[in-house]
Amino acid sequence: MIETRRDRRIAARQAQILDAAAHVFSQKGYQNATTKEIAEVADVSEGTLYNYFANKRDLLIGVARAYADEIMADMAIIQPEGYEDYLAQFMANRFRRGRERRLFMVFLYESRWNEDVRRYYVEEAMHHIIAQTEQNIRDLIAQGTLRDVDPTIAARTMSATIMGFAALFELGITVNHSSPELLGTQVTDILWNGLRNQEENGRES
Amino acid sequence: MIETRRDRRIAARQAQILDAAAHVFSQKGYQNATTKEIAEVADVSEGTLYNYFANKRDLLIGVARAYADEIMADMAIIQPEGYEDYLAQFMANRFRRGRERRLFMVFLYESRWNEDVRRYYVEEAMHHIIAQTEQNIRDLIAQGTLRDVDPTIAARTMSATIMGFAALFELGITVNHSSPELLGTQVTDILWNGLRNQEENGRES
Amino acid sequence: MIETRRDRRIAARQAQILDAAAHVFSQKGYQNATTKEIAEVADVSEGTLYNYFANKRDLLIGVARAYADEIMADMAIIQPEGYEDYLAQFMANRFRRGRERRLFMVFLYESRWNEDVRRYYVEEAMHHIIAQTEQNIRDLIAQGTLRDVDPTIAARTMSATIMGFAALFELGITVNHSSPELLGTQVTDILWNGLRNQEENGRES
Amino acid sequence: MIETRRDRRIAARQAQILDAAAHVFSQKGYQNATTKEIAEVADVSEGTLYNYFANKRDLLIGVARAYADEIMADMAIIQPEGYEDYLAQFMANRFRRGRERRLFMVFLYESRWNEDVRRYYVEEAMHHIIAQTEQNIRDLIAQGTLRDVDPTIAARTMSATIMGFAALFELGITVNHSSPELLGTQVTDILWNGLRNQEENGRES
DNA sequence: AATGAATGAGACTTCATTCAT
DNA sequence: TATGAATGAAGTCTCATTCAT
Repeated sequence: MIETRRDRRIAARQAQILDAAAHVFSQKGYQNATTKEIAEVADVSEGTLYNYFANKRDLLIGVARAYADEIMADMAIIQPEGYEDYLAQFMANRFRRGRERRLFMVFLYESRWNEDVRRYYVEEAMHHIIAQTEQNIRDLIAQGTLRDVDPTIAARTMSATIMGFAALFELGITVNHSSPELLGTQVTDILWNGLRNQEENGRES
Repeated sequence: MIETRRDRRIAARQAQILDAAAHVFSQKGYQNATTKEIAEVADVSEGTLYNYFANKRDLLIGVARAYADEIMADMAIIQPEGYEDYLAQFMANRFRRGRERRLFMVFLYESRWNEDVRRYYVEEAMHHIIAQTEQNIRDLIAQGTLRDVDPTIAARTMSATIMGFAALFELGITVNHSSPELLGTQVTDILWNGLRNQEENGRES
Repeated sequence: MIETRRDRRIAARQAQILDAAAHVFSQKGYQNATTKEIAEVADVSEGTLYNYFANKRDLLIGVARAYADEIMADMAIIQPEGYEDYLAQFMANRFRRGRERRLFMVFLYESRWNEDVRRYYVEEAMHHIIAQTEQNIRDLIAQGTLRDVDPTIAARTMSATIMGFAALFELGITVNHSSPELLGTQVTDILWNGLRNQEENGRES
Repeated sequence: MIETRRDRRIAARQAQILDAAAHVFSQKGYQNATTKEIAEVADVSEGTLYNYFANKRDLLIGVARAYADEIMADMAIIQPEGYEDYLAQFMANRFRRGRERRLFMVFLYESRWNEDVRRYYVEEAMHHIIAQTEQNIRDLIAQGTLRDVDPTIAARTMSATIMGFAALFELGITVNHSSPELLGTQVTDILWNGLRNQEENGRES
């Protein structure tokens, strides 16, 4: 309690550096980003960077962690009307974030060479989401909402589609007229339609 | 014509270097790959590299070009029974290649910072495929096979799904029991089912 | 006089810092020691270090000075029975201190690059001891106890032997079964025997 | 055989760099020496240094190795008349080298923090010499030439004396009028006299 | 008087590219 | 044409020292 003000200053400085790092990484990627540039964007000296993070890699991990937390937080807020709506909103979130930050592919790529990014981003966030999706699909199949597909493959197909769109966005391959929300709805429509049980219920999602 | 033999030798040497580069890039990524290692794998000196390619970036472009050609060639060979089968075979191809070479994400990533990779890989190969897919979907909608979805979005959804699976594979998130062929069939089943006109034809895919 | 208490506090703080510095220097050497670590061991902030010492070099000088004083104080306390015993006790002191602190070589080494260490440690302490030794030898030769060797060389030989043992100790080359006292006696035996006048007196040490 | 000329060039370049490193280390010590300065003295670029040595530490090891080899080579050449003469010549060698190169204390000191220097310099060279000296002393005691002292301590005393003189020289504490040869003879005289069996043989050494 | 975050100079090291052989 | 040693720019990181609080 006594240290609150200083604690706040430290936290603020950390955030300021992480923001700068996220910005530079999203523009240049990890390898092309220089600590010099990150320091400049954060408006601190290069030395200060190393008072808050052990090394450049740690900066990437910090950004990845924040990014993963953001995904989780986004998911927690969703208040869906049924699972189809949940999917649409989740996609809309991802598409919106992708447009804002363009960091997805940096993590995806670096996680191949960087074990910590892999741990914090891929394993914690992605595995978690895929596993959850798979369980949801199992449940929906059991209750007859979805048809009898392989839940493992279905869950991965959904994740793959979302990841693929993120990649397309970062490549500048956008769907010009579509808002994240509309796109989320339309992509969900295709996937959901591909999965739901047609025999039992007319189209109602 | 007089130079045919010499040309062949040059082409062979180029291919030998490109193979080495593809190998090293797929293992290490572009930035972590060194010209030294590429030269060693190609069994030539570093100097020789620069007799055949202007610089390291040119090596990447060369590999990207070859990779894009490979995709096109794979596509040309497919002899499908209907479009759904075409899709399944195309996916199986991509999945199989992804397992073999793990170069997909290197191009995807580097194309964000490297304009030439972007041109040769993203624009030439991917745009071409997406445009073709979009046209096919338009046709299939017109003839009543597919329901009335937005062809732009449908085409991007398909591409996104395939790219997403490629990314998942490179991350080591695999579907253990599935061969590329089986996986292609199952993913196609979901997407095709999501797109086809349900009113006209009973479930048959 | 009015400031006595304050002076004492300052002196105590100085001593506390010097102790920490001596400890860290003896573990890491001068260059590898960081002001950060010294401050931590002294349980003060880095800033405080600089309120008591102008810079890192000054810390080393302070430690060297204290070390030189320690040698002098050790010498003053000795109550020998004859010069041979004086030698044995002096050696025992040096050997014991060497085991305790392992600072000898740090000063010896740094004095080559650091003029102040040189002045306080080498010139003040070592020159003084060598000069005194030389004078003692002259006297002992004059009175017939020692044979007619070159006093300059004899004095340097003694000093060299003691320094050499200090170095051996810091390298971990020890004489396992020997206490400092026993070792002092035995080494003195060799040197004294090498110097004393054999003709005049039978072996009596 | 075919590569002889190139091999020679490489060896020459290595020697040139090692010479430069030895020079700078002897002037500045290891830590204060910069790769920049070594490169300048060697008249190559800093990058070239790293074509021949993995890192700065490797340069030190290289120099230490060469230095240890030099000691051994010096020893092998000696053609003594009796062990006392051997000692005198060995000392003269060490004293002469010390004056030339002033590297002794650099190795001695760095070996405390650098395991490889320790291995190549201290363990290989010094342990070897001490062990050999100890054995010689045992033999000389057995044959009655030396009196019945502890061979372990006697051997260490000799080594310590030589090391101590090396240190004194590097500190600038010299015996002005003495050549290495004369000094070797005189120091040997003291030590030998301190060790030899007085009863059996009159003073003759 | 004490603190410790900020600084920035400068160290070591890597590696794409060149060029004499 | 092939070689690979040499280059040097540029990057990451350390740490003694300062100074606002």
